[in-house]
Amino acid sequence: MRAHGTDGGVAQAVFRRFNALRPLSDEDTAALEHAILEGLLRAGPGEDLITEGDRIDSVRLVLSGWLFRHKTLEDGRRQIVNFILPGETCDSHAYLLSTIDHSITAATPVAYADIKRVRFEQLMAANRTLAEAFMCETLLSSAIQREWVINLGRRAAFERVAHLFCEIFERLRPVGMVDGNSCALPVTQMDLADATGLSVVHLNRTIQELRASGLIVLKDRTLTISDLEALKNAAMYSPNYLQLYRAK
Amino acid sequence: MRAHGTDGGVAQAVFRRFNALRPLSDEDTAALEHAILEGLLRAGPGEDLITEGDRIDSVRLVLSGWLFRHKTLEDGRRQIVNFILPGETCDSHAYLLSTIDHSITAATPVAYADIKRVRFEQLMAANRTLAEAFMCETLLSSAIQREWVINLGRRAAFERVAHLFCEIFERLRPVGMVDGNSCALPVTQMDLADATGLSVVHLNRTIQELRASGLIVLKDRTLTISDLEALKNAAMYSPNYLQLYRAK
DNA sequence: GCTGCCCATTAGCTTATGTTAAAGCGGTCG
DNA sequence: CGACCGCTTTAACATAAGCTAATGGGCAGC
Repeated sequence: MRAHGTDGGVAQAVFRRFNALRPLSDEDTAALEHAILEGLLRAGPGEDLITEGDRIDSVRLVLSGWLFRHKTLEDGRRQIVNFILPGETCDSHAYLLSTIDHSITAATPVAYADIKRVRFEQLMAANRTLAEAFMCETLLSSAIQREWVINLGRRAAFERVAHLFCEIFERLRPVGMVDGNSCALPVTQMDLADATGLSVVHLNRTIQELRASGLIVLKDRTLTISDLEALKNAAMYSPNYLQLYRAK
Repeated sequence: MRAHGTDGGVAQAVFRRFNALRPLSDEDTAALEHAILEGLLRAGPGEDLITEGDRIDSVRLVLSGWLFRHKTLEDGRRQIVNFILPGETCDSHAYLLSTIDHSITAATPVAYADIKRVRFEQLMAANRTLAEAFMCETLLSSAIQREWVINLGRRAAFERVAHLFCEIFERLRPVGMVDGNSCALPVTQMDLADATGLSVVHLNRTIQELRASGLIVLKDRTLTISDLEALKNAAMYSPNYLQLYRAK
C-alpha cells in the first residue's frame, strides 16, 4: 500500500522535507501520516487560508500547490513576504500568539493537512524528533525571511530576481518538484513583482534582461535555469541559509 | 534583596518582556533567574557574538545594550536584518540548526546571559510556561522580520525610517527603556542606513525631512518623537505585528 | 467568430535614491 | 595645541526604478 513517504502518497513532499530536517523513524512517519490523513483539505487559487488579524488554532502542512504570505499597506501596496511551497508548513506554533500578522493565500490549487492545535501538541509531546523537525521548519522559515530582507534591502533588481529564482529552485529540489533544470513557477509577474518589491513593469524588464543574458528561460509558467551556478553568481547567492540540516 | 524582576535586578528587562509574553509565576521567574545568573557575560561595541557560519550551542538573553543581526554580500554591501534590544533573545532554539545564517554584533556595551543548550533544554522541559514564552519570543521575532520585508519592499524612504523609529520605540517601551516620548538610539546613521536599505546620504536627507516636518528630534543619540500618532500615520504603522500577547 | 479579460510586454517620461566628493564638527590622542 | 578620526551634513550629478499608457496574445464565454 502506501509506503511511508517514499512513493506517491499524498504527503510525499512533506515526508521528504521533514526527512531532510530530521531523519524520521517509521514510527515518527506513521504518527505524522496519521495526523495528516485526519485533516485533508483543499483550496483554490486566490482563496485565503488565513487573513491578517485571525486567530489560529491549527497547523497546516502543504501537500501540493503554492501559497504565499503577504501583507498590505492601507493604501493597497502589497508585499509578498514569502512563498509556501509543497512540503512546507504554515505557522507551526503560531497558535501561541493571539492573532496573526499576515495573510496566507493560495496561488494555485492547494492540498493541505489541517492539524488541530490539541492534536499537534499531543504529537509534539509524544515524539521528540517530530517536535524538533517542526521547530527546524520554523527556524528555517525565519532564515529565509532574513535572506529576503537583505534581498530587498541590498540587491539590485537583476540580482534580486535572480536570487529569488535560485531560492525557489533550491527549495523545490529536496521535495522532488524540479525536473532537470526546470521547475514550475505558477505565479503571475505581478506576484513576482510583489515578492521582489519591484513594480510589474520593472520586474518584466528585469526578466527580459535575465532572458537576454541567457541565464533563464521562462515560458508557460515554467522556469528553466540554463546554468544554475552562473545564476547563483549573478545573484550573489549564498547557500548557507537554506541548508537542510542533517546533523544535530 | 533582588525582587524577581520588579526592581533593578540585572535581568529586569528580560522579566518585563517575558511577562508580557506569558505571565510568569514566582517559580518560573526564579528558575529563569537562576539560569541567567549562572552565565553572565559582557561584550563591547563592535564585538561579534556570533559570526555567520558558526555553530551555536547556547541561547543568549540581552540584559542591557543593543545588538544587531546582519548579513553581508560578497562585495561588502551590508544589511542589518534586525536589532536586538534589551530583554530580547538571540536565537532561542537556533542550536537545532547546524550553522547560523547571519552574524550578531554588539552596537553598544552589552550585558547578556549565556545559557548552554543542555541547561536551556532542562529549563524548557521542566517549565511549560517558560517554554511557551521562549517560543513566543521566536515567533515574535519572525513577525518583526516579516514587517521589515514589507518595510524594505514597499515603503518609501520617509515612511521607512519613520516606521523603524516607531517600531524601536514600541519595542523599548515594554521593557522600560523609554522616557516620556524619548528613547536612546545608540547607533550611527550608517547603521540606520544599513537597517533601512538606504545609502547613508539618503538616510541623512530623510532624517532631515523628518526633523523638518516636526515629527522627531534626533540629537546626541537620543530620539524624541514629538507626536507618536502622527509618526505612525506617516509610517503607515500597523500595531498588530508587535502586539505582546497576554491571551493564549 | 466576436468580445472581453487577464496577463505580458514595450515605450516615454518622471522621480526617488544612489554616488562621489567635500566640508563641518566634536572628540581624543600624542 | 594641533592633527587625526569617526560621524554628520551638504551639494552636484548620475541612474535605477517607478508611473502611465498603449499594444498584443491567449483563452473563456456568449
